[in-house]
Amino acid sequence: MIDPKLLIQFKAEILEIERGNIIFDYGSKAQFYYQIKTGEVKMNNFNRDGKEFIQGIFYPDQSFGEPPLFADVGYPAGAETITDVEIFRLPKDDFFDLLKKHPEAHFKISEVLASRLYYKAIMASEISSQDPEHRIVRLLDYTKTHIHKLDPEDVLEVDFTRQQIADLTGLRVETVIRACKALEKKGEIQIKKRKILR
Amino acid sequence: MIDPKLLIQFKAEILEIERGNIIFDYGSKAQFYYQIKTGEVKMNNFNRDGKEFIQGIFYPDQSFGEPPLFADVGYPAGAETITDVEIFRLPKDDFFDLLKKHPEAHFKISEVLASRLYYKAIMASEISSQDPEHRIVRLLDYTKTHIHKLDPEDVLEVDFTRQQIADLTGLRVETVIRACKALEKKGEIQIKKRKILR
DNA sequence: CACTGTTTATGATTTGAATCAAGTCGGAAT
DNA sequence: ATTCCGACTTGATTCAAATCATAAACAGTG
Repeated sequence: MIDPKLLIQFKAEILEIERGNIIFDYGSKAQFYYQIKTGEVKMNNFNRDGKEFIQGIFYPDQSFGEPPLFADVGYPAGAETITDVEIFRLPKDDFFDLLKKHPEAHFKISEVLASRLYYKAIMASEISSQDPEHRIVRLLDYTKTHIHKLDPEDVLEVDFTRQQIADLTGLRVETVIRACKALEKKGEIQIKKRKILR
Repeated sequence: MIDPKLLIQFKAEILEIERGNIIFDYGSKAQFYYQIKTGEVKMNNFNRDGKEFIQGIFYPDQSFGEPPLFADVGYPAGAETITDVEIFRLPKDDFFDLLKKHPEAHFKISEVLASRLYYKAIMASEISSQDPEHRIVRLLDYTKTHIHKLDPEDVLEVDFTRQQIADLTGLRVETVIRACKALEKKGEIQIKKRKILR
């Protein structure tokens, strides 16, 4: 997260986009740095038979879609708003200008990339080789500690739908539902009024 | 990749390690920046029943295990040498010192993190939702263009074993072997003397 | 060359998540 | 209150990859 004042100082504009719109497409070239002011955004892929895979869900103050600004590649996934949003958008050149003049912002960005990589590494290993229940628990635990910054003794009220959990873990809704039931029985999670608590 | 001269100037030492040794363990705290001089290193996880998942294989001039230096997390995977290696090792503080005094090196590191994230994003989406053949092709194509920097018309001689392909894609050896046979039949790859060409 | 260990190969069987089909539930809108 | 729609649920069935078992091909070594 880069200080909004700094963003504005470097000529960032604020976009207002309604729920369900595309911000950029899979494969396209990165031209802007994006940071969320309000609302939520997801980055996703669709495979040939239309199944969605969610790379990540992003919340206020988080940036997204930075990697292709640094590496010479197209976006590995598209970005779509999941609520109405306000987003800071800073052209690539101005962004690099900012990083050069404010090294501490660059270190902050490195931290963001690093922790994203950490999440991806965990999920890759889980998705590839663990059973559904374990995948889900890992996703929830990651969300709890790294997104919501809660302590282990706190209780997280998961705000993902079953479908989103499925798309984040590469499972199917029915499997997620059945796995969650099993996890509840084992006492790993609680389900109150269909809401998952962990 | 950071210029070795610069590394040495900032007091990096060179480690010589034999094949099959551990460089750091899963979950441990990052204290050094590592960059390969000669040899190969892999980062991997093991799940409860001993199945290995390879997060990545790293070659000369590549660095590895940087994310936990930036984000406050333990290593998401362990690192192990797969050949005899010589490795530059720079203490964390000196590494940050270097980045501060040489912003261009910092941009280079950002590029590395970014392209690694790109690879992870691709593989995550593949692993979660595509068939074995597709996963393998994607892995080979990524390796071809991004690791070996070959053009599409060039032919890559894959130097992974079937087992390594399995561990990188989250499949099992037998499945990889059968999928490769099928891919050969379809003309997607060639197999000459058990070596895969793509 | 014979011996050893690793990698590749192939067939038979099992298994668990995906798929298919048909619901229910709950909240928002009319 | 009734309709409507998205989210959640449950059971039966299928199917592809994992598993198990076994062996051939090859690379390296004394």
